[in-house]
Amino acid sequence: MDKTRYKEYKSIDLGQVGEEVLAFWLKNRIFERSVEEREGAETFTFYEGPPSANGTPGIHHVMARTVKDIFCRYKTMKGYQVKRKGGWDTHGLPVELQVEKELGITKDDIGTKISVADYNEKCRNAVMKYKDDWDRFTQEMGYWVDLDNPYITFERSYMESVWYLLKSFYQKGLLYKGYTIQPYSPAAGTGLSSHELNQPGCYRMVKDTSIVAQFQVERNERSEFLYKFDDQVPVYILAWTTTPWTLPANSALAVGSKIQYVLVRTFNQYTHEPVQLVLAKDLVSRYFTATENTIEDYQPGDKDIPYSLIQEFSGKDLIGIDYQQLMPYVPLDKPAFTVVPGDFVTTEEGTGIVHLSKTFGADDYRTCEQYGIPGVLVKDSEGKEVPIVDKKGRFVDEITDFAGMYVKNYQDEDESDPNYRSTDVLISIKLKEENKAFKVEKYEHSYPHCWRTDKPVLYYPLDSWFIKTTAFKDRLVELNQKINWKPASTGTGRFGNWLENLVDWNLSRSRFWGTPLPIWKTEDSKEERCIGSFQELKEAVEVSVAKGFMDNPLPEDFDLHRPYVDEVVLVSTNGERMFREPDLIDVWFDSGAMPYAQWHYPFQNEGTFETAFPADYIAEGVDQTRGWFFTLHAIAGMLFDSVAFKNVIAHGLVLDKNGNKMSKRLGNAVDPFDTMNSLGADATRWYMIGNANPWDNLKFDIAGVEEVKRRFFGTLQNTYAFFALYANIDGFQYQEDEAAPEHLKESDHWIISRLNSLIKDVDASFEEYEPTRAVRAIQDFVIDDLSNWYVRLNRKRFWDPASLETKASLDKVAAYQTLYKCLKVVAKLSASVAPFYADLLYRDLNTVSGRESHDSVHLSLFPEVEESNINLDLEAKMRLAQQISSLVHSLRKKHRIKVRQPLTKILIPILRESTKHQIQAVEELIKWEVNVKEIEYVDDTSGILVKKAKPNFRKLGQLYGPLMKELGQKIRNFHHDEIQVLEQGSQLEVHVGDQTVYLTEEDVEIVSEDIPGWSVANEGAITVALDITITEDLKQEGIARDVVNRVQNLRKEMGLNVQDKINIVIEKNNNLVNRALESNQEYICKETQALSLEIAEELTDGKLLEMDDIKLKVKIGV
RNA sequence: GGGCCUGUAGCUCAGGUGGUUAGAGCGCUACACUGAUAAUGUAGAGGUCCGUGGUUCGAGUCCACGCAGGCCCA
Repeated sequence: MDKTRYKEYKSIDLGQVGEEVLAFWLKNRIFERSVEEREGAETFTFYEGPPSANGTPGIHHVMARTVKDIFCRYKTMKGYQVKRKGGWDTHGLPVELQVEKELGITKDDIGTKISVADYNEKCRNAVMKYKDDWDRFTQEMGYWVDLDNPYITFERSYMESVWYLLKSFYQKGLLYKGYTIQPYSPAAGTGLSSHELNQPGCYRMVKDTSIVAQFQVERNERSEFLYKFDDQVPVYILAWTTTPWTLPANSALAVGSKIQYVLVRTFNQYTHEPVQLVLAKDLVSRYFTATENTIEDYQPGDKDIPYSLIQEFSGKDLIGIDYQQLMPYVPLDKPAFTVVPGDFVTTEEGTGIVHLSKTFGADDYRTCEQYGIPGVLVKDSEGKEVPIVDKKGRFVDEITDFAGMYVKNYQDEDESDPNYRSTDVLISIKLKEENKAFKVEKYEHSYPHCWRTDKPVLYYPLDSWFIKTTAFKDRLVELNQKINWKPASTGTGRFGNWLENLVDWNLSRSRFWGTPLPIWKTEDSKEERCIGSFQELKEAVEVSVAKGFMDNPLPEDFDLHRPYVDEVVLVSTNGERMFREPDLIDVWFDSGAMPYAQWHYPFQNEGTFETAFPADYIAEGVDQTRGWFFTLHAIAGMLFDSVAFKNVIAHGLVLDKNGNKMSKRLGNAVDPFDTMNSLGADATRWYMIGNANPWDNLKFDIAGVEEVKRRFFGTLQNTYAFFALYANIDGFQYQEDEAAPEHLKESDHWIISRLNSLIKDVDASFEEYEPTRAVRAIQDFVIDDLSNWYVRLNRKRFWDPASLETKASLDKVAAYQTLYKCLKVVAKLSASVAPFYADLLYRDLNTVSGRESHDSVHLSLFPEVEESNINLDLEAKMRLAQQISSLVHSLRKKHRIKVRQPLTKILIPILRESTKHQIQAVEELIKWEVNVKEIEYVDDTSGILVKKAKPNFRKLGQLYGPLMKELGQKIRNFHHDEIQVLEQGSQLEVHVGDQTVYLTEEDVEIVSEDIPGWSVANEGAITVALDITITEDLKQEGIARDVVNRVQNLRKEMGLNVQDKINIVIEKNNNLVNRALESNQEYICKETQALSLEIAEELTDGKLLEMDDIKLKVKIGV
């Protein structure tokens, strides 16, 4: 490789660049070195949220991992040591279902058709099925993470740490056995998963007895308002249910806080007693019909029952009201029998008030838990608390009137028998008699049935282990406030609200492939033991072996999974057998345990763990809010009283270009490998970050990636190619001294200033976890400032024939150095987002100059801002130059005068001397850019300036609010004299309405938008006029420029080199053209590298060139 | 049903603290430029700033209620 020449490319294929740079990284261990070389530096800790390798990577993973990668790379360049351990999430239901599908079995077959051991072995293999794809994906997309030493959640060391954590919870009394409400089939005696419940045919239309029950309100301060109009008639709250058998288990009523309710005075249709009833306003018409009959006239037995609305109130007013227990078989402590809010309450059905039985409904349970309301439970023969319906579906003895009766027809009784009475009906009859039923009727609805027995399913409390997160709710909320969430709303809203409404974490899963719950119990449940390490288990087993409960001690390679762990029987303190609780734990506990378990803490690497906790940064999809984000937070907060992460980006989804969810089934999923191969990982990454903020959903459009590739990478590469072409010709290697500031042109100072502003901006954006802002800033700089302005304006300096050794070349050196610096800095700033191309660019530059000793941009340091180089005044000047040029271009356009045609002058009205100085500083640039010979400044003394005043709304509005409309109009109408008063610094008195207002110069903006008789254009405060007269001389010059242009084209056609010399012969033409050629001979020769320009009488073998209406015969000799 | 996010040009997106001509890129149309050339520039057309109310002298921006889409939870 030639280290003295900048590498030149014919064209650049970003996909190929990726491959080559990746090979370079691997060969030179760049990733490893980027960590090793920072040994001893301050650490920046990143936690990898483990993916599951049982599916192939999708394009959304590019998004997720780019967001992670950017900040790790950025922090490395800022000098931190950033270790990042990879990881794999391996346990859980998706793997199990996948295996079951592959084997064509169901959960019931496990343990019969296939042994648990074999089944788990299948899962272990299935979960790493696509590991190779993932590893390849990780490399190709340029995601740097340690793939050689990943943590794997099914490994024993990992599981051992998980057990340690579980035991810590247990010891603090935070791990307890309770119950959750799950679908349960009494006929089959087993719980059903939601998966099983979704089998076709499970939900079936059935006719059940439904009842609207009357719950009598306790009269007290809270409920007094209900008795305001009639304190003689008792008030009842109406609640509807399709499962009357749950009424003895009622412990609360739920209302919608925002729903409107009414109090109705009427009579009970069964007992004819006067009642006052509470129900949702919208549902009154469902239960009452208008009648002639009045409350006063009503006689018991009347068919038409009168009613009248007494008052209206919102659900909020009902909250906290107490009522009498409807069926008082089992007494309960307060706050039972209270009205609570429920977000599931609607006015679609029933009464707008929902009866809650904590033991027989999931919503019910959740809501009661939230408000600390107990469930209706009784003690069984062993003193254990059980619900009032046993596992066979029968009422327990405590429900005296119905003891032993099945709540549903589980005995195949003949329902068509006229004497058949279901339990629901019997309950209804009893309530009618007691004036507790407002309405009883048959109701047809869809109800789930057991797919094995065809019998109705009950929602029933089943044993479950919980972590008592509610005990730490306040602390978790508090800790959350220390976390920097991007976007903030996810932290305060989605996550914060969820913490506020926290319920205990249900840990139990009744599956096979997962971390087993390390709790052993005696058969009578009197004693239990939680195991926290392999060693502890091993020692316990030794006792067991001694006792004769087990045959052999545990082998050193003992697998903690089922079924092996289930075979372990321990010994209780009084010598009884202890068996493991059969549950597995929630896989989310696995992943939430990764800060500790990835290091096998506390059994190993204690020091490593301590320096790497908590994480400085994590990033995952917003769908992880209640998943990983929560489990990390809960474990860290409850066991370590710390946050688990300090900064977090919760990014959005990647949708297809039409905003639909991508799915392999619908065929709109984008293959990440295809995209990266054809357009490059860099362009893909850049597009994903630049197009929208990561936390907004991304509508992925491949056309967008193409645009990024062409516009950003194409432009950047072009700029480099331009640099390399001329630097090689001149032998520029950046070995000479730094050009002295006085040898830098204004535009050099400008681009260096812009460059430093950019560094500052990009650094701050990354620091604040705003990658999109950083990417857009870099992009704008490269395209607008560097390529379209700096390079375009300075091209001439690079092809100046002066050689670098001469004194005349100082300007050229300045230009090369400036452009080099810009490219190098851009490479560094872009490196975290476009790691491949940026590294190539950096090395292409640095290999020749050798100015930095790093082998890769990723080993180098982030550029430092040099504040002294930022010259905001200069940046403002250049903006003026750009603005003025753009205005002149548009004027030329309007008059159809092309830029090649020189013009005499432009006029710029000047209201302030300072503006004039600013423009003068960039005058040369403007003249060059728009091809005019002179800029004339027009000020007051010229007498042709027309000034206008515009109100400064921001300032005046605050002072004269209501007068603004009129005042604004007056200011706009100011004449020259009035403006002059202001300009001289005097106050101007203005009468608005009946008020007098005193204005000063600062209250208005004075502009000049017009010069009478000239063609003008304006933008903001800048106005430009163009002199469009084309003199004979100008015309000739224009022709000369045209000729140069055509000759250059010919040179190119002939394949001549930039330095090749030529001789030009042109056939005699009309007088104008001849004179143009004669008087501009020198200019034409210089521009075209011509040694001579001859005008011949006749040219037989020349080429015919057309320039507008001129036809020219030209011959070029070499 | 609840929480959160999003809604600005045909498309993708910018638009601190309210301030009077609402911007960029792509696409489209036209023109120009052409030792960076499979590049580039300029101009033009294109807007009910999702809707309705409100606050205000003034609302894309603030408030309320809706509508549509998305995510999570029920």
